[in-house]
Amino acid sequence: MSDYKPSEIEAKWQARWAQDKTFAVAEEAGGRPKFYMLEMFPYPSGKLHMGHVRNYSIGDVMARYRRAQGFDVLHPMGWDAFGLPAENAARENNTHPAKWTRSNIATMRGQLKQLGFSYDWDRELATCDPDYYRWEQAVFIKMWEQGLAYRKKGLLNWCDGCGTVLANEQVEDGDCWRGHGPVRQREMEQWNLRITNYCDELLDGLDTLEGWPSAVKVQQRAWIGKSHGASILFAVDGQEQDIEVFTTRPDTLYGCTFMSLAPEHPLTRQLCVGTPQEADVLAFIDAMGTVEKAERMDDKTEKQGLFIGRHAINPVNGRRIPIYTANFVLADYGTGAVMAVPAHDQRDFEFAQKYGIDLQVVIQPEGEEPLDVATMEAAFTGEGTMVHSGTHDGTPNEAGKTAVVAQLTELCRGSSTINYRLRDWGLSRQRFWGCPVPMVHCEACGIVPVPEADLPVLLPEDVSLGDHGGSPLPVLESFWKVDCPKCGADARRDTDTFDTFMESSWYQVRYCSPDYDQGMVDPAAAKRFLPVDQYVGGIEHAVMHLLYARFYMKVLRDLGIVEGDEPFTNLLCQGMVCHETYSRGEGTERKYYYPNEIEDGRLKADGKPVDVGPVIKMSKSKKNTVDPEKLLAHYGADVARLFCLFAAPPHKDVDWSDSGVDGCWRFLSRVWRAVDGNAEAIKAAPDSFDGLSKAGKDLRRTTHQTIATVTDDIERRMQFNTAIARCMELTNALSSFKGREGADGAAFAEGARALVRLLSPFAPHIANELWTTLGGEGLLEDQPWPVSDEAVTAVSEVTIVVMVGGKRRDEIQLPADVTEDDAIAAAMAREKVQKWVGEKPPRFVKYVPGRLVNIVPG
RNA sequence: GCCCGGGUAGCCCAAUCGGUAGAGGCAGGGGACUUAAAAUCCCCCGAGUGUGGGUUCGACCCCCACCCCGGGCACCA
Repeated sequence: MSDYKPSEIEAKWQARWAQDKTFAVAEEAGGRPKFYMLEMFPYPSGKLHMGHVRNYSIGDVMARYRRAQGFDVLHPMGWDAFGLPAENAARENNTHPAKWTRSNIATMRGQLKQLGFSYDWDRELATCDPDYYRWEQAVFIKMWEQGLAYRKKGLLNWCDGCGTVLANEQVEDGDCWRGHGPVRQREMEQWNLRITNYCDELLDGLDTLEGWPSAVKVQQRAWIGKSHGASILFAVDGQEQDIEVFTTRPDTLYGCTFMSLAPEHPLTRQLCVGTPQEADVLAFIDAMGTVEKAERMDDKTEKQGLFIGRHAINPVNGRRIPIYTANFVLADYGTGAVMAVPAHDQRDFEFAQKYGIDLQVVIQPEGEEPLDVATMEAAFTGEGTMVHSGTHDGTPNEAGKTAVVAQLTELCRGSSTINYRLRDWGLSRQRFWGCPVPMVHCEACGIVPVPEADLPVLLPEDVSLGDHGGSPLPVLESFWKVDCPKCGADARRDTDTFDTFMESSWYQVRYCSPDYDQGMVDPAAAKRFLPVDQYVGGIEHAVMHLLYARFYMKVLRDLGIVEGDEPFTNLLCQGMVCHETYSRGEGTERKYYYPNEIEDGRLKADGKPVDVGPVIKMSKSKKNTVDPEKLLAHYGADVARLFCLFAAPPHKDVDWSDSGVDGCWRFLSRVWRAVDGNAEAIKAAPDSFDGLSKAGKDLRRTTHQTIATVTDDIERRMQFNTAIARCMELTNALSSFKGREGADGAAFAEGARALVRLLSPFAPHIANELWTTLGGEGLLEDQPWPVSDEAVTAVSEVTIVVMVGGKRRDEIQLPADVTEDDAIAAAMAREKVQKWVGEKPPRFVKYVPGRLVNIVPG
C-alpha cells in the first residue's frame, strides 16, 4: 500500500481532464437532458480568496453530480474583467489595466485549474475581450432604437482639481481621494436604460422563482418598492404653476397644512425668486448639495428646512399652505414634493413641531378620546374615521382614500397612481477600463449610433492613464475624433464607458456559444442551454446584479435574441468564509496580523500575545485571510474543497478552522487506507452475496443507506456537509469491517466502490485515483451514479421506543411489519411499562409506525 | 427603527413530515503500537436545544413575548 500523496495524483488527473476535454458539452444533445450550472464569475483582482474556493467548490459538486446523473452539463467559467481596480492598480504600478487584468486572469485561471473544477475551459470568456463586448454594443444600439436607452441629466461627483468625475468610492469625506480638494455635484448627460418599463414584470416574476431564496426576493421587492397612492396637483398662490405630489395617504389631504419640496427640486430654486427668503433658500440648497447623501439619509439627522416665501392651495378645501424646502425630502422618489400632514405623518409632525406649523387632525381613531393637536406627542398613523374632511366626515379612512381620489379626479386635480422606488439604470461611467459606448455625437444629426459594420468600438489598449483620476478617452483625439456616420461632418465619439454590471447581465447567455460571430448568441445554443438551471453566488448580489440580469433577459427576449423570461431558475446564495482577527494597538494605530503569523494567540515573531478579535468575514484590511495557495500546497485540492463543503451547509457562514482542515486530511487518508490498502482483495472479490454474514449484511445496509442519503443531500437538500459526514460514516464502517473473502469480501468491495463514487463530486482526484487502483477503466466521471437497493436497506426488525406520558421508559425489538395493535400489545406487556402505566386502562395510546408507542396513563 | 437569517456539548455542526436530542468532525481524557516521538488504531467523557410563557399524548421544530449575534435597508411621502 502507498501513502496518500495529493501532490502526486492531482496534477495527473487535471491533465487528463484537460486532454480528454472531459467537461466539454457534447456538440449535439444525444437525447440527454441539459443542466446549466453557473457560478458567479470572479473579478480578476489578483489571486483567488477562500470565498472563491467555497463558491466554486459548491458549484462543482452540483455540476459533477448532474453529469453523473446523465445530464449534458454546461459548466463554464470566465472573467468579469472590466472595472475600476484595474485602473487604480495600473496607475500605482505604472502599467496598463489590460496587462494587469490579463496577468491576474492567468494567475487565477491556474489556481482554478489546480483546484480541479469541472469547467469547460474552451468556453472561457473575459468581458474585456472585444469579441465579447462588441455584442453588448450591438444590443445597446438596438435598445436605443427601441427607446429603451435614453439620455438624461444626472448628478456626478466632480473634482475641479482633477478636472474629472469621481466614482463614489473615490470620494472620501466629501473630498477627492487624491487630495485635490472638495468634490461638488455637477449635472451631466448620462445614458440610462428604462428598467422601470419592466417594474411590474420584475416584481411579478419573483413569484415564479420558486427556486430562489426568499431573502433575495424580499430584497428585490423592497428595491422595486411598488406603492399605490395618488398624485395631486397643488396650485401655487399667485403663480401660473402647479406642484405635483405623490401620496399614499390621500385620505389625509384635508389635514395638509404645508408642503415640502426637496432642495434639488427645480421649483425650489424657481419659486423663491423675488421673495425675501430667496438668498436663504439658495444658500440652503447649496448647503444640502455638499452634505453627504448618507448623512442626509440617516434617520437620526435632524429635520431641517425653511419657508421659501410662497404658498400653495389645497385643491379640496382651498386652504393656503406655506411651501417649505426640507432636507428629508428625496428628489428622486415620487415627485420630490410632499403634501405634509403633520397630524398623521411622523416626519411631518417633527418638522411642524420644530417650525411651529399648524396641525389639523383629520383621522380619528375608533372609540378613543378625540385627538388634540395641543397634546399630541406623535403623529397618529393608524386606521380611523375621517373628520374635518368636508363631505367625507364619518367615512372610514381606507374607503376615504378612494373617495378623495374620486373627488380629485372630478376636479381634474389628481388621480390614482402607482409609484415605484426603482429608478432607471444609469449606465454612463466616466472611466477608461470599460466597454465604450457605441455612439457618436454630431452637431447636426445629434446622437448617431456607430454602424454595425464598424463595431466593435475598440477600447484603445496603448494609452497612458496619466496621474489624474480620470479617463484618458476624452483627451485622446484618435479615439474621439470621428466623422459622423450619418452626414460625414466632424463629430465626437461618446467617451464614456458602460457600468460593468452591463457585462455581467448577459454573460450566462454568451457562454452558450462563446465563439459565435453572427450575434450575441447562436439561437440554437440559446434554445438548448438557457436558462441557467442552478446559479450559485454571494448574497451581496441579491439586488443589483440579479435584478439587472433579470431585466436584461427580458430585454433580450423582447429583441428576439433569447426565449424565456428569467435567466436563473434556481439560485443558491452561499455564506461567507470567516476567521478570527489578530491585532495590537488602539484606534487607528491598530495593526493586524495574518493567521499564519500567529501561534496559540501569540505572534510567532516575538512570542508575545495579540488581541484575538471576533470571527468575521475574511478581508484583506483585517488580514484575517487564509491563502488558498498555501493550503493547496500543503493539503492539496481535495482537502481544500472538502473542508469548504464540510464546515457548514452552503448557505451558512463558515468559520475557518485549521483543525477542521486537518480533520479532512485525516478523513481522506482513512479513505485511502481503506481502499488502496485493500485493493487486491476488492479486485478479487466475487459478485455474489450468497452466504453473507450478519456483519456483511449490516455493511451492505450501511452502503446502500449512504448511497440514498448522499444522493438526497446533494440533489434535493443541497446540504453537502451531511453528505460528507455520511461518507465518513461509510469509511468508518469499511475500516472496522473484517471480512475480505467470499460474500463478505463482495460486500466490502461494493462499499469501497460506492464510497469512491459518492466522494467524487467533493474530492474528484483521490476518487479517480482509487477508482483506477481498483481496476476501473477510463474515467470515474463516466461511471454511472450508484443506485440504492431498497431490498438491502430494508430492515427486518425495528426498535420501538415506549413512552409513558411522553417520557421514554423502555424500548422493544419488533418485526418491521408489526401491526399497530401488536406493537401496542407488546409495549403494554413490558414489566417496566406496566409499572409506569399503573392499573387503570390508559387514557390515550399513540403509535408512530416503526418509531414509538406513547401510552398516556388513565 | 424596520425587514430577513441564526442561537443545540468546550468548538464547528446533525436531528429531512411535530415522534428516542447526537450522525460526522475538532478539541479533551484513557489505552494500544514505538527506545521515543509523529502517524495510526481502540475506548471514554460530554448539552437537554438563548430566556419566559403557550399549543400538543409528545416541541430543537408550531404560536406569543423578550434577549443576544449576523446580514440587509428606504426619513420612500
